[in-house]
Amino acid sequence: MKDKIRRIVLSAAQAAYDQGDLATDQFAPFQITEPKASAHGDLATNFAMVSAGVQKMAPKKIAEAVLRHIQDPDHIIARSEIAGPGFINFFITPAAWHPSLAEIFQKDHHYGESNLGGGQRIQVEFVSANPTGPLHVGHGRGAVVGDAVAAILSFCGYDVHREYYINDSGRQIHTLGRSVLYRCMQISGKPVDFPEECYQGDYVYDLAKEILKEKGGRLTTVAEDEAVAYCAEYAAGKILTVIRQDLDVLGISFDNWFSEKHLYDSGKVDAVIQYFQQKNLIYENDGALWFKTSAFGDEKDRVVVRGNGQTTYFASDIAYHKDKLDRGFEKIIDVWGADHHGYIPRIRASIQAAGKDENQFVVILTQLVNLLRAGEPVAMGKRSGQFVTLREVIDEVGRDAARFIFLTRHYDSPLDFDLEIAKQQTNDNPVYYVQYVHARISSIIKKAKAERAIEEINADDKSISLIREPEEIQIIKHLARYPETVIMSAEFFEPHRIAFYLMELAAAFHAYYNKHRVLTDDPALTAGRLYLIVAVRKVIRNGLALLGVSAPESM
RNA sequence: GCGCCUGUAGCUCAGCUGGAUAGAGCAACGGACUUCUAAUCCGUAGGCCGGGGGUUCGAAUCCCUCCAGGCGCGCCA
Repeated sequence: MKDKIRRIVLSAAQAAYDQGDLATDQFAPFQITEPKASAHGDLATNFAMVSAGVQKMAPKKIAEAVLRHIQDPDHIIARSEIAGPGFINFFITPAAWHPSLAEIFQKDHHYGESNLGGGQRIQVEFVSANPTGPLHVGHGRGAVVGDAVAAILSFCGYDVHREYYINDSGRQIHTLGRSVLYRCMQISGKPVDFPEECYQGDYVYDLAKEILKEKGGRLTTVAEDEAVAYCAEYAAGKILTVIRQDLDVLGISFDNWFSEKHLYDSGKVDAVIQYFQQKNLIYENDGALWFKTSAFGDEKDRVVVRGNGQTTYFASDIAYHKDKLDRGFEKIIDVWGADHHGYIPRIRASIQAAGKDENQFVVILTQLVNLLRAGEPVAMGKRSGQFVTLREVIDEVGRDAARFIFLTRHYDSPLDFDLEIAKQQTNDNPVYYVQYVHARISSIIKKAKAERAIEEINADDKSISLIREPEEIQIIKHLARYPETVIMSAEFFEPHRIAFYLMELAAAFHAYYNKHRVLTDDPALTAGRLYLIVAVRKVIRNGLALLGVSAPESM
């Protein structure tokens, strides 16, 4: 509808120019918007105001000139007016909205799809938690946001790949190995101090017990280095399995699990260091190798190989991101926790240093999650022994509620996740509010089938013409807005737009439901209304699918 | 000290990338179930959009500057 109005305005402006009512046909970019107040019409344009400069005319004069030349052969405009500082307001005839319903039926699961991406290959890397402990709610937010962004981009015509980067190399894994080994020793009755930097969580005990059971005492007879390495590999493997299970419970799967260790084993890290040494972007100082990230906007240079010969995490990350781009992705998106923000400039620098376009690299920073129970903070943090894992949260509140809560906030704002609220089945917890629409409509359909033998939901022109209550038109207007909502959501990587869209659509439906009956004594009217609510159900289902939330038939 | 993010109703959050009288939900108060699911709806009340400057026809939105909170500033990851 916005497009139709835009075309009408443009051709009116052109006609106005052709007949000398406007000074130029170089029209400034203008918007078609939905006024907040219904008194201002269904759609409005700021054309006259933004054109004041180029036309060198008063906005109201421009608006008058445009309105004089409006051509509306399909009679979609009931009336138009000039208002405020120069808005042109359009009041759309109710019948003009009806074709949107047919479009929803025709496109069905594909309603809202677009070719925004044009098949562009895009990679979304998310979660990527180190396999040194269970996932916590913070990871959950990144997981759900990344998954939803991937789904939305895919729906918008991108060729999307989901990837998890496994940090299965380096010091943290070594620390994990030590943690498990020391616990093994303690369980076997050997008095050892448990270092502070080791992982304190109970899961380390469990892993130690498992290892002892499988390997018996042999572990303590070999050299410590060997034992640590064994424990590290064993524990990381087990933890990764649990992480996969947790993500599976959330409904998340990846196209690829990329191993950091593999990056080293295949020589890619060394190769990248050599590559940048040849380009004079890596130099030696104080026995360490430094990358000239400061030449690309970072505040200082960064170490890639330490004085003791060990590579840093940054070294493998340079290799990893270069590898991603070398694999042919036109855009790579990293979903990180906000505590990693300081890391962005150096990765971006490495990408520019490799001669790539920095705009190919996008970071979505999800802000922190505060876990609460009835308003009281719940302890989190891997190193403190006690913490609530993501799995525990999902088991307690359910996958749908968990996902929806993560997605009803802009990723840029901190999130209070209250376990008690997440469990409530009230409007405080809107996932049920949205799902309830789907269940209610499903229920009406069932009843229509059972009591009226209505097998197929369809409507002829007469039935559709009976859809004209203000609440009904309101709903169709909202349905018509779905495709642009999805596109905006994709362009800005903002899944929350869809969540809020669905809540608004749900509100419009619930209000309608309470005011009007769908199953009436008039068969034609009933057919029209069934047609309308089935369209609502399709859009609710499509939207929830993008968010990874189920659409129940009954509740 | 420097950098990133945030500051909107008592609480949790939106605000269509600069538009008209700033919106939802919860909490409060008053109503609506003999009818398609009350996990719902209708109404009332609630605001210096953190403060102050600027940019222009027009600012919650853009710029500057303070204030407050969160998170970062290692040859850690």
